[in-house]
Amino acid sequence: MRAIATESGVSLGNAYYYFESKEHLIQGFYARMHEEHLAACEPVLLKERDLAARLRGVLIAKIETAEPYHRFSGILFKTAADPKSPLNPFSAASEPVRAEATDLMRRVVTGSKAPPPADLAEKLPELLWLFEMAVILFWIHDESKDCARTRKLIDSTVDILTKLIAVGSFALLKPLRRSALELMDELRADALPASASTRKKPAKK
Amino acid sequence: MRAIATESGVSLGNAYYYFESKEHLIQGFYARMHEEHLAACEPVLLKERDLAARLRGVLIAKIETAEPYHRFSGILFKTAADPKSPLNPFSAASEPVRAEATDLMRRVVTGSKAPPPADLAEKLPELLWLFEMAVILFWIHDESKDCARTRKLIDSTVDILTKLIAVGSFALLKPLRRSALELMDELRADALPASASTRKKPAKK
DNA sequence: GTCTATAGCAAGATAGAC
DNA sequence: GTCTATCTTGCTATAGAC
Repeated sequence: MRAIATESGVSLGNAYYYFESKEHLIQGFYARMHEEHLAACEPVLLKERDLAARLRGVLIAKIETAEPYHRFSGILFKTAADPKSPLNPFSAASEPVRAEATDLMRRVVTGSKAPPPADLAEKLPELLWLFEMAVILFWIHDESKDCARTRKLIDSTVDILTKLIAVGSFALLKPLRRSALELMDELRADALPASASTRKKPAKK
Repeated sequence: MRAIATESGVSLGNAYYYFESKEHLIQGFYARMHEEHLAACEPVLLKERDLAARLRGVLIAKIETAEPYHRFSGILFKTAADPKSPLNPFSAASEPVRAEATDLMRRVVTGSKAPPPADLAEKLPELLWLFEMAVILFWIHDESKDCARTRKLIDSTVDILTKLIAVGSFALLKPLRRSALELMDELRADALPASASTRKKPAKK
């Protein structure tokens, strides 16, 4: 909070005038980041029709809009990684942000020419969101100049991933594809079982 | 430290008699966990010759030996997730543990009947270690009874993974396989560039 | 070797003046 | 609305008695 307040040019006390708690502030940060990301994606999504190009554009836009907060993200990650924290991207409290980010990936898929078979297309947005999380995890650890390593990662994995999707769409591999998609359903079914992450704070004392 | 000391039945002060710092204690914890894991894997590695069975056995052994520390792992994760922490599994300080865990995966691969093509077999241990990290990440968040969800995840993903390896070994897919393997080399080449993680502690003040 | 007590610090949050 | 000063808590680490 101290760091954020200073960076914003206000005092610590003042930050608490605008935000009820650290968690509220950071959820606000997530929301704003997503808005900026959306705006940055718009041109790409309107122009590109190729799945790989769309996905690559969205991911590059992500790390570029997040760039000013790169160092901050490292610090934030310490608390967001805590399974019990509502700031955890998998938590119930983060559901709205997660849903919006998944929707963006849905646009990536549905707007592409030659979309994959229906069963895959339906689950793909969630998988791509997961992929996005992995890229961000890598990015957080990336100290290379201009995040060259993350860019390399995005370039290559998008390439591999879209080829995999193409191969996976092949009828011959339907059993393999189906077991992967079924797994997703089963794991999601009983996900977030009475997690503490809905509460804002633990009851004191 | 308080939690660990209490759990071990010693006082906080006494814990510092045996361990120089929190980091030292936890690296010791890692080492001991790995030893226990190795011991638990031995029967499986001696008995099974099928890659899927070997991998599954090793992963199940992992979560079973780690089970007593499940809750503790959630707390530990908060500091281990910090990119700057030497406790981070990707840090330079964790290199020895990482190397040993990768060696175990190498045994999983080389001891299996019908091992994959050489180029893939060489990189596979590292990939499987990464996979193990992902499973542990999932396990940390898993609150289901007897970690049923993690067991389900292991069962299904091992199945999918070995099928993917089989498919990927197919000559037709060599270009795809090669771009994936090359990516690993490129990203590893300039990994850990002058990271702060070699230092035990940040210089105070 | 083991303990209790406490120093030292960082961070979330609040009080109250202006 | 904005500030400074402070409270409270949690945690790493040390001091010093026994």
